[in-house]
Amino acid sequence: MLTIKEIAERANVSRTTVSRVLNNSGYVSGEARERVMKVIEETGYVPSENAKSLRTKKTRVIGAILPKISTETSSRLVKGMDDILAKEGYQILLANSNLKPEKEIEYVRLLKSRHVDGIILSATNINSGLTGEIKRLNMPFVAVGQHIPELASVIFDDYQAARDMASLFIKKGHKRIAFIGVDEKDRAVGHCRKLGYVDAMEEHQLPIEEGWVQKGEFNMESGYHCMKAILEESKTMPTGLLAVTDRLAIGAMQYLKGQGLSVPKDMAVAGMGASELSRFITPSLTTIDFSVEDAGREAARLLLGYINGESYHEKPQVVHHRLLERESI
Amino acid sequence: MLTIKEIAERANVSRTTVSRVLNNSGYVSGEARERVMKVIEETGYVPSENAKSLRTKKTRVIGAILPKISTETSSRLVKGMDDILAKEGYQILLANSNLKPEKEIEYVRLLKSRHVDGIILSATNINSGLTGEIKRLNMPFVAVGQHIPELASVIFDDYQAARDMASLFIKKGHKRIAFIGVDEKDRAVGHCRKLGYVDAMEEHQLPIEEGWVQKGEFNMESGYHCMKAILEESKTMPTGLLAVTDRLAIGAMQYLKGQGLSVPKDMAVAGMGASELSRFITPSLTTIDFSVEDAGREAARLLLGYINGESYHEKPQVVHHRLLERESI
DNA sequence: CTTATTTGTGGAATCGATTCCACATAAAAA
DNA sequence: TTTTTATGTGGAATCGATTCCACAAATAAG
Repeated sequence: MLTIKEIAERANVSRTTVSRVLNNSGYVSGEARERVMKVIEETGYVPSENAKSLRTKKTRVIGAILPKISTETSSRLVKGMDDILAKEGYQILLANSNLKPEKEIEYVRLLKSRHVDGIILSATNINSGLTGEIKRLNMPFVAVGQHIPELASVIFDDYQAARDMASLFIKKGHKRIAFIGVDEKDRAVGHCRKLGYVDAMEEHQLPIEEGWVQKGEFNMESGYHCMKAILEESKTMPTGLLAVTDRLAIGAMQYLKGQGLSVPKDMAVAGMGASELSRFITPSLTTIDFSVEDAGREAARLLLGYINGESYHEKPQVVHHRLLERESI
Repeated sequence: MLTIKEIAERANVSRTTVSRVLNNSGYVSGEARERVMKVIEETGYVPSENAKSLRTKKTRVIGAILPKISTETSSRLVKGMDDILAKEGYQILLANSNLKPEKEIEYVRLLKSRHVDGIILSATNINSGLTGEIKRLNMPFVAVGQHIPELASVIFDDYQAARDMASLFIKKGHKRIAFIGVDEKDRAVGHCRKLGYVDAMEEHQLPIEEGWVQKGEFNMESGYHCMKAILEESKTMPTGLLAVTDRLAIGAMQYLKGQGLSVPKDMAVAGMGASELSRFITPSLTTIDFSVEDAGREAARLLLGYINGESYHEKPQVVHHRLLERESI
């Protein structure tokens, strides 16, 4: 690999001058500049970002910690981030926590040791170990998807989204609405969305029967089994089902189909997340579009702001969502 | 940020000794080691990867150049890569070329300047500028999806896959089969898949009519319009359609549906790629599963091999595919 | 009891850039 | 003509690690 020293020698100037040309800073005569440029051109010299950042303390890399690497949400989020970051010359270093909280902490440390200029965390379960580690770092940081006190975050209005959806069921005349949620340790998806559902029901004085509410995981099989559980455990059959993710909803629809039940006639179904699938399955799934890409962009913008010395917004940024009413309800 | 120097001072040893403890190399007395460990523990010191790699010329980062960041293929590929790389302590630095060839070259340069230990390129159009640049780098490199002469690559058997699929149509009694391809500059998807189709037809002495073959782009709208063109331009109507991607096939199915034509009764349709959508649309789409994740894993394994000094395989690694026969055909 | 050898430690060079400072020289102001 | 000021250049320190080499002390071999 070519170094600045060799370029300097070939152009018959000092390393300092080459550096000045590279960063066009300080005084350089037109003549010297030209000589250096010519040599750089000829040799195809590219300065070592590594050496540079050792000195400048800036890497132009930002770390992205994702719970899963190959989900629609993750890839949309990264897409949004990259839209903004690439324009500013930043690159993204991936860290896949595979939903393991201990990995998240480990990666926060690793990213720090790699001197990333900032970190964006797509969060699921927030524990004090993680937040403590992040605060200790004292590094530009933005969380997406979960609100972390005292730290910047870009979040969705999970509560309102679930409430909106439950209200739609009710507006359509449904009174017995089942719910498939996830572990409430996931505050946004587990806790807030459930609360939105419960509050909407309460608002209209609709009781929630025990068997109607099930807890699943983030996949279709789980939706399938939860739907089964609902049908088996409910004393009075619900007429609608609100699932906190599209995949849960789709899994549930598969079980219903297997039982010879029709959607939405026998059971109206709604999901959340606006996955691409939701548009193309039959019947198409009514769902909530959370504009994850926007969230990625917003997170990137915030982070760049902090990197450039803007002050911290403690108040979480809420990105909008919209309800997509389709055939399943 | 804490440095090795401060750790050395606090532990009352030299930087050399701290380094020895960190990398457990050379001789260190149990006593000294313990003192250093204790200080590291107390301070939460993490060595700067940056400084380290300036000296060692290893970053434990590998660059991934992707044509699009948020497609199913890209995210599966990255997932596969990460499966292998994370285990070995490598991280992935993303570079999104957005399908622009000049960006690919730019990113190859940038990744080099960042001293990544290797590069994996998910290639679409291969031009000599790019391959030249890569060869000049002389850096561990693996291409995925396209065979690049003189360089390592992991590819799919695009030709055979298309041929298999066309043969399936023929076996099912279809004689007039239409084809939606893409620009042949994309050698794998554009050229090879088309050739597979053409050869299968030829093998069974089936003529291909002019209007049957259309060229689209990588999205559903394009599939929609190509299907329209096929119906409008064909003198004798085909009974089957082979599209080189699932999205093209799905777009085509939408047009057919709009025209009141039924799949597979009026027109049998097949795609390629085994997108998640293909499983869940109605009718479910017959397609080819290319095991992209495997390709990602294989590419990562190859790359790690080269990084560790294994010799270059010029012969491309072919990952297997399988035909998923479903309802659309 | 010398002479090798193993064990343990630190000084100093190195990686490839940036940047402070000193020092010329040329141009402008006094 | 002398004094400022602007312009141009390079030497050397620096960033935070690794690693070669020299050297001392302890242990083993002759």
